[in-house]
Amino acid sequence: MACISAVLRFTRGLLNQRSPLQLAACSAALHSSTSNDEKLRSGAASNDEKLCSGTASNDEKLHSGTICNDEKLRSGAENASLVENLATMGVDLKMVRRRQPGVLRKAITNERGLAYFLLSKGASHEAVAGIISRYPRSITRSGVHLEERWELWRSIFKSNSEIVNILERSPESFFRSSDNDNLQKNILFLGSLGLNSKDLHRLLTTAPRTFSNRVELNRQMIELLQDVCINLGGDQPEQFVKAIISRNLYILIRSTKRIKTNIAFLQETLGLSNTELMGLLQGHGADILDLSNECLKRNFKNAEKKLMSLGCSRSDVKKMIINYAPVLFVSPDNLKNKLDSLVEGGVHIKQIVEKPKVLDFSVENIKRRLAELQLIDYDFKKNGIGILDSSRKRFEAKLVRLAVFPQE
DNA sequence: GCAACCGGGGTCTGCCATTGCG
DNA sequence: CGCAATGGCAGACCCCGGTTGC
Repeated sequence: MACISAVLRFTRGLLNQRSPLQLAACSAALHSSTSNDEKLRSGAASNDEKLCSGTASNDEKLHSGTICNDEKLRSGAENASLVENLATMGVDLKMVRRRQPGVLRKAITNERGLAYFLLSKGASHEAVAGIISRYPRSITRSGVHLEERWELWRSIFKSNSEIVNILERSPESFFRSSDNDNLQKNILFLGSLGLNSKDLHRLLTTAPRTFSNRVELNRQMIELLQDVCINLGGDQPEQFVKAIISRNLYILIRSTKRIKTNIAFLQETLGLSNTELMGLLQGHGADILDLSNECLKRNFKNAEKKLMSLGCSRSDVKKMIINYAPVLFVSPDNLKNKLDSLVEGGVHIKQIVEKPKVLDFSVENIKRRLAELQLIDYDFKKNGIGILDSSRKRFEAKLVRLAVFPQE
């Protein structure tokens, strides 16, 4: 318990955004804690009242009258009153049966408490039904557990609605683990890496699963990255790790195997020096570590083949990837479309190698721009292709100027 | 005033497999 | 055995604008 308070003190220090009321609710929740979870799981009917002490008035609705038919439950039948409850709430039972059928056989669940809890945080009835449909096990979490977990998330988020949004997006991220202790450890651990409150906020918003990982798993990834840095002759592993995480917020939900293999692949295939690889990883290269090993390989082979068929040398390929690693993100079809459109539109392949950022734009956008420029006989040879990778606003402004003052 | 350079922002779950527990 | 917890996987960009330098 001391540990939870420590986390809250720590993160609150970063945010200082808590009302006295919420603090009271929090500490109330924190002081009862996990012992009730045990009781919830052990199925002791007499403990129902303690199930959601956070929302006491609702406790009676917690499924009274369903615990009697133990016989049926043991034989693998669904809990009829639970099913009825869920149906009333608009939960998609078909989905529940497909995803976590075991939940429907449980004698004691907390669907009413969960619904009440989420509604009180600003979720709609539809959202609640959606959340339960997509992650049925959520109804096995006790009120105390929910309060505690919410409070931990609130130590990073400024408002309930931010959390509700994420739950609607990804119920699993919030509910998959019942280990609040591990969640606190993660918050402390990630904070100890020198990530500030803004970084943590971005991380939990973007890749909430990170916080459901066992803290040991996160630690492994951090250690892997630090090792990579040191092996490449870097002397600031902490900086390196922060740079990569801030570049790629998904890194901690990847497997170390994937990251390790991809880094090795890049180094071997491109023949990069240590310095080059360090630069790549801390820059745009951080993102491409996300790709599955096979996908990275396939995209690389494809890009290499395609570029060489257009007259590029191997060193052109390397140069392009160092300058703009996300080219490896582009699927074979998409890359072919983009390159062909550009070349057919009058752009020389060498110009693309020099300014690969044009590949950043969608095929549609590229085609549209090429067509518009063709109308005014824009000469890429003379003027370069910078115009293609400007923002929409700038592009349009430039077009207007060209219409008024056509090139000689 | 213009464009090149450069970095940043948004976005990413839902499913399956494995493990270990009761 | 059944279930909870948790690891891991597939899928594969687009756009904007501040700063800098001329």
